[in-house]
Amino acid sequence: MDPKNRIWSIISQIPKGKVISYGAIARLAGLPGHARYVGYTLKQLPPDSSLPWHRVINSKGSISFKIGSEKYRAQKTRLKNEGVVFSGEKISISQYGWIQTMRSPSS
DNA sequence: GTTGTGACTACCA
DNA sequence: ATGGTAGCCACAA
Repeated sequence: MDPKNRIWSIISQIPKGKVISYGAIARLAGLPGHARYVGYTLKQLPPDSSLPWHRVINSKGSISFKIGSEKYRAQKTRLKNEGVVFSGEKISISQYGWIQTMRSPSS
């Protein structure tokens, strides 16, 4: 199976109302270190795709688009529609289903 | 082959 | 906490 399909498959399995990071997807797809490839793959998605691409965010817990851009707002709106809670521009940690990639939350 | 770019991450000051 | 920097890797010109 193509890496692309694995990526799409994983994204399609993200539970509603949860989010995951690019790096985590890459790892789950068996492609550690290919976070950017995940982003590149999503970029090629047709706008009418049923894939929940909006549940994919970066390791900082925020949307990777430029703040205020059309895409940024579109993604944020979709997430909010699913009940994802935002703390400013970032997403609450409680929304992270499978994420294990983050820096130590300690301190 | 080389260069530039990006829906990324991890360090370090 | 925040910003800069350096790895990272696939892809397009």
